Amino acid sequence: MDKSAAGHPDNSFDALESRMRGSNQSGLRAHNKRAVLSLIRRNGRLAKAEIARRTGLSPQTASVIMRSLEAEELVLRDQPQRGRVGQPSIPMRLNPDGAFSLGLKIGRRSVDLVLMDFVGRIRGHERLAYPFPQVREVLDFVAEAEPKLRALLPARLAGRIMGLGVALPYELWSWADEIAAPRGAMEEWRDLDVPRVLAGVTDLSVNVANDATAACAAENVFGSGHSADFVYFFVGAFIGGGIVMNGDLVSGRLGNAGAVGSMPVPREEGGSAQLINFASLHLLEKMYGAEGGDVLALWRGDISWESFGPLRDRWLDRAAYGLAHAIAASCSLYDFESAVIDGRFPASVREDLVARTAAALEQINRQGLSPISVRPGSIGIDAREIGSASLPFFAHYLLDHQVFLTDAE
Amino acid sequence: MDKSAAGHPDNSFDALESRMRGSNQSGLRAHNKRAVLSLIRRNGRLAKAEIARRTGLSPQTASVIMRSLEAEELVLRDQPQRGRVGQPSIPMRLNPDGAFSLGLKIGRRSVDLVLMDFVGRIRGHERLAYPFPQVREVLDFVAEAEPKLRALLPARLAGRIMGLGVALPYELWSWADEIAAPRGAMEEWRDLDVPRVLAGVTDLSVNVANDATAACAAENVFGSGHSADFVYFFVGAFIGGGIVMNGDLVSGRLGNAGAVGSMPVPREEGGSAQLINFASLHLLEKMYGAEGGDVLALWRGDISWESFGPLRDRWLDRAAYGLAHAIAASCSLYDFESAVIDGRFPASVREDLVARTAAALEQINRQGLSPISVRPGSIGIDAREIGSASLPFFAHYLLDHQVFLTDAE
DNA sequence: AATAAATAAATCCATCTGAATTATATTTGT
DNA sequence: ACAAATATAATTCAGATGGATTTATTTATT
Repeated sequence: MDKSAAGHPDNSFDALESRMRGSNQSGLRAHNKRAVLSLIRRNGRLAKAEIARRTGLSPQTASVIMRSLEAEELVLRDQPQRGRVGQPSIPMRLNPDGAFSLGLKIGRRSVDLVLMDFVGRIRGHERLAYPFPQVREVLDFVAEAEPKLRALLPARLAGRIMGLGVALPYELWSWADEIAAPRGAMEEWRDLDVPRVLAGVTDLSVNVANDATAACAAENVFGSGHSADFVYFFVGAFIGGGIVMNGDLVSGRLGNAGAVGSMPVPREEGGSAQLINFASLHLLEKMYGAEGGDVLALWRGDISWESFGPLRDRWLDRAAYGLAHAIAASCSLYDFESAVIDGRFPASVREDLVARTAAALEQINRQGLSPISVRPGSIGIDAREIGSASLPFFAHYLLDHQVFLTDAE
Repeated sequence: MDKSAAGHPDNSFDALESRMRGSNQSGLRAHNKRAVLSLIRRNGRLAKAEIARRTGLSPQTASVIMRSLEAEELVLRDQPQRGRVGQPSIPMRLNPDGAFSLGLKIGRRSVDLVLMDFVGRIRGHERLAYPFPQVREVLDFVAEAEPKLRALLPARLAGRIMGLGVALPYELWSWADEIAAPRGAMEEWRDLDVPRVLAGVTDLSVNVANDATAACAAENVFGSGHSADFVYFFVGAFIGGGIVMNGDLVSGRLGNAGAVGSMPVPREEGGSAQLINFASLHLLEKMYGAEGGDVLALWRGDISWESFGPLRDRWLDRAAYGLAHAIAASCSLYDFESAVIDGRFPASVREDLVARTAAALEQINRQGLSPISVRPGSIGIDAREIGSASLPFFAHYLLDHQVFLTDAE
């Protein structure tokens, strides 16, 4: 039932008050289940007793919760661990087939739909490339690709697809010129209620996030770095980012957290420009085109990075300069432990960009700031697709400090 | 019992895992109590039935919780509200004498200790001015002032002082030169375990925060703006800030969130400088001194802002320019609803600075950012003291999404 | 008579505590 | 070297506890 239909004399509960909700036993159990699942995900495999110790729950409660998760086939029991005094522990791990999700990445040059299993493996991938995204085309693609991916699973498992996560650039329509889309062609995105429409097409619950925020989610769940507080940059056609605070992905009041592409960066010649003009493949494209290069080949991906020659260095230095400033600004707002850089480029370029950014950061006055380390992302080019598919898992199974409350229903 | 003494085979629970804790019924009740108290605080007075509706709890639960809060004397019943069909509702409000806290602000020119009641009124204030802070002097001041403030309360209420909140500039020692302290005189702060020492002096539980973060806390609890997502600036001798996301004060991994003074701001002539060089009273002091003004009179506060003449305008414009850039950078990281500016100056100056900052913000390219409004703070000069005193209330009574978990003990 | 607030009693649900069970490693005795 | 005794640890059962919900009742008002 919709809250607005409940007929309360005063249902103008604003954002501030909606947080101040109570909870009940079901909420408690749900929370504890999420805590257990998150813990297992991070550790790979854990025995009941170990879970009890780490969550602070009593062994009995841990036992009950684990048996219920086992009954739901979300976890599997592993080989008993012998070699130490006492009854051998039975480690439990996530069941890869326990739950599935779909991830949809709507990009400026292509749309991707992936099927992901409970341990983060991509089980299937469909893609459509285009010069610019059109609503009709994207919806048709989803309608066609979704059954194909669903068919990869036996009927018994297909029902376990928990939801559809969508990674969408913020205000997709507002950079129409930059990608040479016909004027007005992308306006239809502006008024589209993406979650509602996609829920209609797929009959799944839909979670939407900024595309770079989705990539950040992937780094947070599946990344190897294991930092609980980091700022994340994904260099794509444009550049976006995301933030993780205290282990939680922060998506923002309007879902526009980590809009780092718009961050003002000082220009050496005075004044400032947005980060997007320092670190983006769109910029590289422009620089390449200005030198007479074949821009289309760039998007097809049949240009090797080595062939850029000195342009590679110039772009990397400019990007590193911009990123370093954005990192310094980010740390001034929140004392992140690390800054993570990933993007649509080979690992070698990523490492190079990280090194140059770290060097550029040394040049910036950071008095009053806590130290920060610059790290490469561990997911790579597919981070946005993977991240989008992870969103339904957050919504259903993973711990996030916003979700303790009982549902409004 | 200390966790490290528990003798677990693996007690290296890192920051990420410490979040993944379970909870139990006591945690549930504690959470619901906090939700109820936070709701009453924000609304002034609420009847049990209204609380049930807004928290989502059953009327029975709301009733039980309210009676228990009443028994603890944390809330009082107000006049029954007649005039509508049905049994008149009995609004409940916070009992000003329900709980008290002490707030200690350690500044570069003075130290202040205040006694605050449960509705945020300052019941007593002690102060010591100095040229620069020394550990011994500050501790002696606290030891002397604390009993004085305690004596303001009847014995029955003095036991209700819940804790001591401390507002402390980040790395107090690291700007020794700027305030003309003898070299090395402030080094002793570096290794001081502030919470432990103050807990020893006062026999209270101690919560420490960055001074501007404390001011931000005051704006969040007692401010009239009622925004759930804002970035906050406090212009003092230096400049600091704080952030509130989804209604929660974010204090940062190391308590250094909102270190906006260190934010890089582009200079018109090229390159960048930290915000502290654009918007701080320290800068005003330097500018004033360079024109032959009496700097000491400035700190004593017997110079009126009107007497600065054109300097006032120059400083305000420079500060507004810097603040606008800091705001743009902040919004690029998180889509705040508003930016709040307060500081150690009269309300008229504050309004002027807000207006100029809003104007300066118009000059910055904000493509890709959600709109933000610039607002004056509603607390004023004492925000840091008030904020520090509010910290114990957060720790004990107010809702904060991090505290759902059972204590580790 | 209708409406709404407040609450008492009974019930439900999730966790906790304490005791019991099981399975292993280690020690001790022969 | 073998076997019994002991210590350790994981797991689970049963009962108690705490807290929220449901249902029904009382009270006060228009």
